[in-house]
Amino acid sequence: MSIASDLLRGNTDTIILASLTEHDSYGYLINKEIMAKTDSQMELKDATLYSAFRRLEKDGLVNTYWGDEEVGARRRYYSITDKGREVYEQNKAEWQKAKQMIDSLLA
Amino acid sequence: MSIASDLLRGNTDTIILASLTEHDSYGYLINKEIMAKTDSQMELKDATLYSAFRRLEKDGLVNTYWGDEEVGARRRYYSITDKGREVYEQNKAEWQKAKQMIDSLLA
DNA sequence: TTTTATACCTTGACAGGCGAGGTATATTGT
DNA sequence: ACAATATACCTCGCCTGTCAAGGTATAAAA
Repeated sequence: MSIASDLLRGNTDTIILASLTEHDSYGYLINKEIMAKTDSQMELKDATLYSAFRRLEKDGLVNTYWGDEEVGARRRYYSITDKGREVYEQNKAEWQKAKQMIDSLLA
Repeated sequence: MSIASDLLRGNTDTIILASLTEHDSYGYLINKEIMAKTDSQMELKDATLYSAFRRLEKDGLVNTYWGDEEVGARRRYYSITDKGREVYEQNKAEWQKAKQMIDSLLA
């Protein structure tokens, strides 16, 4: 990917949560949407994505269920929980703050 | 510190380089200046700072020399190299791009 | 004389990203 | 008919950056 992953780190969970506030989704789609929105300049690697899901699930920020596709590969869907929405808002706020501070330091 | 370190990650080297574009400096002072500029909301831990210095030195982005203090604790000064300035500018540009993309994903 | 501030340093644990590998189904190309 | 590509999931183990915890040494302040 063209953007250093260390610049993304700390935002991956938030980005996934952001996607889930729009609609329930599944790994493959979330990644496609991110690539579409960023002109393929940003991408979450499989392994990164799935380890994030484990984390989010463990922390109770998302729920998961299997889709009922009758054709094609099965999909594991995720939905955001109330706690997930809360954390999402907090993370966004923190990002705004961090962004400002970094900007002021790089000025 | 109040800002999650994962949000800082990927910017620490750039922040240090930014500091060094203003004037030669040393670890303790760089940290103090960062805290002053961010109202103590951001801080680089010793160990983080010094491991960053090692990295920057290894990559030829900074040079180092001992200060000639005759009183008080000795200081190891760092100065930014031409390559360091180059990388600094690149990093800043990358940060601008990453920032925009993350913002667009969290919108 | 003890604490605080200045100033440096190392070690080892930990967490997140991700390369490399794997499984399975459906479609498209030749 | 067969191969390749796209969809869709998963695990293991390495790598890197952060940082808690520990250490050294000097000077000023309480």
